[in-house]
Amino acid sequence: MAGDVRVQPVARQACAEIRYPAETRRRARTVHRVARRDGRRKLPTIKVVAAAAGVSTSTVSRVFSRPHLLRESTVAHVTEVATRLGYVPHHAARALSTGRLGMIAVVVPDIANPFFPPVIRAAQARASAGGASTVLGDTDEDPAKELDLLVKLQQRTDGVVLVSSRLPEDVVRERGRQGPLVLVNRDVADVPRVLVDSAPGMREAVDHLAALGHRHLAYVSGPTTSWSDEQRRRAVGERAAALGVAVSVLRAHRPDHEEGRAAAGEVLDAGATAAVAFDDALAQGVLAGLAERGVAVPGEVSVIGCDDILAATTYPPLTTVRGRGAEAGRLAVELLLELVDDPDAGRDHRRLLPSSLTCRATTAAPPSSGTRRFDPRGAS
Amino acid sequence: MAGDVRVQPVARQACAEIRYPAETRRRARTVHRVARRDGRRKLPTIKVVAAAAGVSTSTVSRVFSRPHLLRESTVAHVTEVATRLGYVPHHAARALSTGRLGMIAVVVPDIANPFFPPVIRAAQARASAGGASTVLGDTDEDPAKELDLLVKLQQRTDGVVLVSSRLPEDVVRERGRQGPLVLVNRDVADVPRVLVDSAPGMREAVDHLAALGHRHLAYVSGPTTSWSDEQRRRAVGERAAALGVAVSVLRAHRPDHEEGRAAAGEVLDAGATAAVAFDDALAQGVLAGLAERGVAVPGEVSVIGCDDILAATTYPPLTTVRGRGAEAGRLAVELLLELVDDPDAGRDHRRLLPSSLTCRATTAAPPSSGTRRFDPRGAS
DNA sequence: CTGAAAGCGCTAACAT
DNA sequence: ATGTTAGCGCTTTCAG
Repeated sequence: MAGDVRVQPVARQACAEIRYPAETRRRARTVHRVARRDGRRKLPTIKVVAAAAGVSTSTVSRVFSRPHLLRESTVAHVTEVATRLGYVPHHAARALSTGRLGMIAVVVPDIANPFFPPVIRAAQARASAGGASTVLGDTDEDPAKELDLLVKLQQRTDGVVLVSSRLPEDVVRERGRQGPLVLVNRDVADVPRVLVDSAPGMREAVDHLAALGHRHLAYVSGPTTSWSDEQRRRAVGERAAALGVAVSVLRAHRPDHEEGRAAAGEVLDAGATAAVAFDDALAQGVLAGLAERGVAVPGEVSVIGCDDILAATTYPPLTTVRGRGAEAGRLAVELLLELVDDPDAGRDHRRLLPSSLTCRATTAAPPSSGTRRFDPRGAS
Repeated sequence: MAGDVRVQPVARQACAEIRYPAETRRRARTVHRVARRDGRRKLPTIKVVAAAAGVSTSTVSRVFSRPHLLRESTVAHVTEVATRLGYVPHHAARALSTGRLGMIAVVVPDIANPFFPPVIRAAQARASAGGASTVLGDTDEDPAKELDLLVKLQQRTDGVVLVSSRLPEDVVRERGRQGPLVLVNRDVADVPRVLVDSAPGMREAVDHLAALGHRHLAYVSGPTTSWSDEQRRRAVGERAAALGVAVSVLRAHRPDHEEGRAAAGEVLDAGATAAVAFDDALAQGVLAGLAERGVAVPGEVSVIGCDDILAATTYPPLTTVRGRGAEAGRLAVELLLELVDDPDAGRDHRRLLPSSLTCRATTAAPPSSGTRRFDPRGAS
């Protein structure tokens, strides 16, 4: 099986110590190293609460973890005392005895990409409702960094939600075996995943364009390693073929404004009257590139984005495929929490969230042929 | 059992327990509660490494925390054995004995606001270099949520970086007393802080506009509770006054596209020939609002943003004040790490990062007076 | 330079 | 329903 991919550069990474700056200097002044621990205001422990409340430590413990096992009056009393003393459970201690860290991780390729904040936020909210906190990892679109981070986070958290992974399939699967892992927008068998299914929306987009009268459109691609890109490209291609509409597929690397801007020229060169972009950032770039060249949108060329992430912030407002990223984030965490609780559950869970087209102002009928495109230089 | 989405609304957030979904059900099937702990592949502990290497546990411990106290050969040997066994230090255990969690928090008002991702990312990178991981908090621009989060995170981490806090000054100060806290873009005495100083850039902006011939400009404000807004507004006001240029201050609440769009009309109504916005999102909104009204930028009205966060993604490319958010994030974490190590250090550290103007394509001389502006209503 | 042993604060059997 | 008692895995005096 692909199983033995065994990514083992974990070695030195393993001892990423808690080495704060001054700690190094400290080696010099050897003597009197009073435990720095007292620097922090010492919080009361379960023990002092127990004493103050006249009960045993286990009772206090139960008050905070399984109150339903106790008489109501006891709970009330202990809670009161605890509050008065300012007691708060110590997480590390709890983690050590339960084996549960109370923390999950969410890993994304690029936090600055506006598709991710909503999923992160929703994930966070759901995790917090489940009593877990969330650490965020940013891989900077770099697979090597992604793997490092993933390995590290799998050790330090109860589980991770991996969004839009750029890692090879077998590596992802292997990670899934190492600990609770839920994928978002990546479809790998045997790893639970939630996918925003852009295909329906993309098909609607093509239908919409065809209905408007477009006969030739361009698809502006995203990262090759992206599952979403493949899915979207295929949906556009298939539907267009079925409708007898021509498609030029344009390459683009990072899904950002810059690349989209560059792609605008190619859209024009290809002779397309409409562009469907992998995502909104790219679409926005295309819009800008078109504007630069004096091409009117949607008068001369129509543009459609995907994810509905900044649709309302372009001019004209972008027609786009709505992505439901937040929902995906929430669902992923929900699934992960179940998985943490029971590692054998949902191994092959696969949840699809269908998308749909949202029409705004960047699509219209193509210009009647002959005068179909404005040439900035011939304009005198 | 795959499909069904069961949202378990976790009643009282009161004692934020690690209560994962299934845990509640478990109460039913009382018997055979094998410790779920074995669900996770059990990692080797310091003890087994010690045994395998023929040394004591303390030696292994030292190898991973203060190798300089050991003979090199010992270190090498133990490291080798540890690696072979796949040993990784258990963080919770370490935290419990050292009192150090190895984790800091970064709290921002809105992760979807493009100003923050760079600061978060930089903070994360710096923290990770210092051996700490980072949890991210999003307050959703809500002071109450902010305080909750802050309190909670101060308990669970070694310290927090609080970015663009919307909390009252005394509350912030009090939090600063409760534990290591570093502010970004908020100036509260007695709490260490790093501020991106937008004043220089704002002054340059006014100079630039005045030099171009503008005599009346509008300042589109951000959140009232924002230190940055106050600072920017004042800088614009003072410089303009000194130059004899009129300023209309426009209110805006959330610094987002929508509000900016709405503000465009006000800019026009005020009779200004240039708008300086609190931030780029707002400026971009103004751009869109102007475009909607058929007003040419920069031909009829000039626009300047702040933070340089999406400057390259507008059309025309936005002239803006460069913010240095990433640097601020990095510095803040650096400071925090020092603070964690020595709580008495830098109590009143205050670091200013001067900004500067970046000219792009949204500024130009105002139209010659008389025909200076298009009036949407008077146009018939 | 290395080892032995005493916890860090909390939970979880097992007894009541 | 509550108390007792061992640890969870690691760090850290204190002795050699």
